[in-house]
Amino acid sequence: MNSYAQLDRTDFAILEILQNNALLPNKQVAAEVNLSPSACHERIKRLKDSGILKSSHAVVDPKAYGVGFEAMFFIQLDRHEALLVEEFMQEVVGLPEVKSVTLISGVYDIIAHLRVRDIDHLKSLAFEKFTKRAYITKIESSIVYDFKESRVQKPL
Amino acid sequence: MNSYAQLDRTDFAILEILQNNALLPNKQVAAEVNLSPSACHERIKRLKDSGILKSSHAVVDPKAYGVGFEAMFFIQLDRHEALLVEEFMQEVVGLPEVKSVTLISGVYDIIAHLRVRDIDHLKSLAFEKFTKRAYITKIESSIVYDFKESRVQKPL
DNA sequence: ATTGAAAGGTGTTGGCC
DNA sequence: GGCCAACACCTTTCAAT
Repeated sequence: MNSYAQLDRTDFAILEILQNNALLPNKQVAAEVNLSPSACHERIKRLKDSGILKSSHAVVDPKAYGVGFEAMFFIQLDRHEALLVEEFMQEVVGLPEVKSVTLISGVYDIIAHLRVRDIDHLKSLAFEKFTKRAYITKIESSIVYDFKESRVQKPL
Repeated sequence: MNSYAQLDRTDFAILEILQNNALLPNKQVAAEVNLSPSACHERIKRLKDSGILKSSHAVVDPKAYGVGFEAMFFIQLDRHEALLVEEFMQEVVGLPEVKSVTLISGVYDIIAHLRVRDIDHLKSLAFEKFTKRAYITKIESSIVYDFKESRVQKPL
């Protein structure tokens, strides 16, 4: 199943194309990697079946949802129980304002990347939905001025 | 063009479906929102033309690229010239190891989310590709233990 | 594993409601 | 705006190599 080592250049080329544009017709993908449509289709199917190609998602302009700006919470916990942390992260990532949650080593334990309407919204998020939890010691907030994301992975 | 206010429930339903699965056939999307395939097709076209529906991307398992773990760099700059910062971010997000770069307010100026093979890889990234720059004062590194991302936006 | 063709399904357009 | 129907295109499968 997970034969990552056996990927050749054509596989990586296909992966790169689909990361850039998941909607590109198989026929065109095949043309770009110099393969017949059916051979390309076979490869894509294998990549999906082996779990390497996980899923495809459309990207929507946050403004359509009334997002005014993005922010980050740097959160410190007073306990590091695995179960508690896992539960907290799952709950938080389910909030409509949360774009991502990251559990890290260091001074801060968790970074939450947020999308909010305005400052009042950010304030109520911090004080009503986050700080209320007993095991959260401290939250520092930062405004996100710019965020650039690479949706295409390249060989390291 | 950018008539965000005019989106109705059906539009939001379509957006949610496509954020969850960009590859769902138009026919099935139409069925889920109780529309004929052509009417649904029209709406999706409008959403694309107005820039609300931006693009679609396949997600690939990082392990396929030999990624061992993820890390974060918290970077402090000694100057905050707009041009310098913009240039740095663009350059950095082009590196194969960089998943995202965030420019924020606060103690740290930039957070870089990284994917690396191993510790040696992380070390060489820090000391050879990042610290070498004159305007970078300090880098703190954190290991990412867990990262949860919401790829579907919901109404705030 | 790739090819080429055949069959079935889907996207897309235009006319009508 | 939405629906229906027709056409064109694409996906998907299979035998053969």
